[in-house]
Amino acid sequence: MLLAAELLAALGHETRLAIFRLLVEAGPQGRYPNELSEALGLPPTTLSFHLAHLNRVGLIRRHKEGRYLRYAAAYETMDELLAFLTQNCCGGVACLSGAATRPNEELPQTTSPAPQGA
Amino acid sequence: MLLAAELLAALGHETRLAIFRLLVEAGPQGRYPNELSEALGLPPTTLSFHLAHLNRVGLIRRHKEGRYLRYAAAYETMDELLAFLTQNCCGGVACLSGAATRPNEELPQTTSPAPQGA
DNA sequence: TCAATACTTCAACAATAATGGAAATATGGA
DNA sequence: TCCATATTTCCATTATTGTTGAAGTATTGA
Repeated sequence: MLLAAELLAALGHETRLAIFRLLVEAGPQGRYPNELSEALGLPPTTLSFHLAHLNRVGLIRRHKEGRYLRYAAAYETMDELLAFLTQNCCGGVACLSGAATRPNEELPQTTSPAPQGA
Repeated sequence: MLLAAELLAALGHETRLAIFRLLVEAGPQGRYPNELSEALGLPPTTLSFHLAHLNRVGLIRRHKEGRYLRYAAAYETMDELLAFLTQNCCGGVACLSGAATRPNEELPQTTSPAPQGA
């Protein structure tokens, strides 16, 4: 099951977002932790913590390769997240490009005058 | 300036995501806090805290309307976020629908053998 | 002007997440 | 087998977030 908030929270951290982007750019073969560690100037423990987090929620995957490890982006998960954001969050209201200029055509336009006391 | 991680973090919370979705569904005219409070079963202080957060990062907007307030989704911000996620995160690697079935055609395929010591 | 309402800000506390050093684990080469 | 290397897990500490009652602010209607 996809827990959107969990994925969003995982990406909602400067460092993890940077890690994820590096992995996405790296393609399906991914990258080695020491490369990431160097690229981002992070101590290995901190990096490991964030890699574990991204891995746990399914945004990246870990491959053991003899003595080394490799992490790669899990594109399908990102797909699902984007699909969720467009369909469940914006579907029916179109917050995709153009939404701002094409305001609610199919909306009820309830124009309710005021709240009715809780 | 768009701080993607900030927006993602804002949406990366069950309650805030729920609030945001309600506002997106509500259309440009938005909703009154008491409606949201009731719909989500949240005490007004908690709701207010999360509304303030979403408002601060620019995902929703607040309109004062005489005695009442109204919050509405800021579609353009969501647009920008989705654009960022597709372009800067997945652009060039296509993690949009179909990515999983259409693996890296244009990728370097470096197949580097191992990391060179940090 | 006073009271009621709608909501916020304040403040205190609880819970959760992030950081990074030290120790543990695993692998491969000498 | 022993050592070096890569990376993790453990653990303590710090920092950040979330929750909610109480008090404050603004607006309208009586």
